[in-house]
Amino acid sequence: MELKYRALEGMHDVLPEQSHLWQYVESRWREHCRRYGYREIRTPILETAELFERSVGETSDIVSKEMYVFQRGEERYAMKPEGTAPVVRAYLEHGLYGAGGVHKLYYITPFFRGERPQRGRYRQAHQFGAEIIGAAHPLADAELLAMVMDFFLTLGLTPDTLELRLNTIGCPECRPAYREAVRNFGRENYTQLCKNCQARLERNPLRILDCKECADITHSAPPIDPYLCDACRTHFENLQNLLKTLEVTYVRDVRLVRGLDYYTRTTFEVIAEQGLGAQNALCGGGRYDGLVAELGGPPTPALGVGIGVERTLLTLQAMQAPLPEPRPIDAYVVAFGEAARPVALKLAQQLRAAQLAAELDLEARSPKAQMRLANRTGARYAILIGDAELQQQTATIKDLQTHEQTVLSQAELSEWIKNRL
RNA sequence: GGGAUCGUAGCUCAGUCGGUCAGAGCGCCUGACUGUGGCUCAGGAGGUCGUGGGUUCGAGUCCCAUCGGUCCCCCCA
Repeated sequence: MELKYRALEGMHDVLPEQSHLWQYVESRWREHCRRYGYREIRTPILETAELFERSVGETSDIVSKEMYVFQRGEERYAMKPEGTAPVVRAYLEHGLYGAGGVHKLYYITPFFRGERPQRGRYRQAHQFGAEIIGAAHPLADAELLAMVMDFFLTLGLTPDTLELRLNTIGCPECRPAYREAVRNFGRENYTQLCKNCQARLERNPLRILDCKECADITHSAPPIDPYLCDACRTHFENLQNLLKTLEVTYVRDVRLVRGLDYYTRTTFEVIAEQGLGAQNALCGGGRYDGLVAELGGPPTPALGVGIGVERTLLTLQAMQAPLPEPRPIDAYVVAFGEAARPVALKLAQQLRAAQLAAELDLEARSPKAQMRLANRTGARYAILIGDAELQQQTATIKDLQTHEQTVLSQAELSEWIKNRL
């Protein structure tokens, strides 16, 4: 069959055979966030393009070449390419800062980036996000990191298959000096850098640190540590001590710079050892102490994380982590003969009203075909309605595992089944 | 943006040097069992071999183009 329409490149349907797994990880994420004191926030898919240009950064790959932007009238819109900026926008728009204190917000959202798709990377992907707004202390960083690792472990991933990579990239006070140092380093080795990095040197020199192509050269680039201001150094040391206390293991990755401009101080990623192919970052995040002010709010420290839903699922499957089976229905109502069909439908409704999952044939098929369907749905019981049952207002219940049959009145059907499930 | 690779029934695939090559398994439908599933057996439906050109007496098989999938670089979730 020739397909006239198909899903766009990099966009995928989630079919029933997979959707129960999505529901599973989503519900685990919600429960996990609840335990850590987060509340859900939902923001629109579309925002003004400027929001992301201001926050993620004009020179970032995301904004400069991956964002879906379109114009309608005077306004330029963007489909959200990440989750943090909209949350901060909403935080400001609704004056949440006025309520004081720390706001912990979580979300589940699609996001859009016009990249060439590959394993674990799609044009529409989904993200579990968590943001802590209003907390400057490294306690917040430590809790966030512990929460993220805790999430992966409770899903059944093991510590030896995950790697938490941690870095600090300083703040507006100390980073400029470091940026200059990296830029100078780049200039000294200019001819050995790839074209991309030669261009980055002027716009965003830190990005040369996470270029794989230039890894051999940038390996000997100056580390940030001597450049950190006292506050940043203390913050980072404090965080590392807290992680030790919590027994959260991590590796320092001095090259972890990240591609979004709003990050300050703490940056991190969690890498999966297997299952993802080349795109092996399960999640990424960090602190963005300047973002709230950048978007027009009061100076407010904040931090957050984005976890790739597709990547999480791919990893769980690759690692053979325990995953739930789809829930079968409880009963399949089978009608023998035309006269029984309306009664079968009515009985199915009766079962559903009793919170049971019931199905019946909607094509008026033969008894044999109905039994086949009953078997295929995985129903525990088949409810058989024929002439005899019609006469006596009864139903024959067949246990499809044991083949046992029981006859009882239609009125007590639901109770009987509920008592046995 | 650059590159690799693949494209035969709903699904997974076989098709050897171009000449019954339009196939298998699974799935689906029907029947054996006219009020009873899973197992077995017997039938059946379903494909212009991604599309368009070309070479040839003849192409799923060779060549070119094109469209689509997957994966990789880049970058990121």
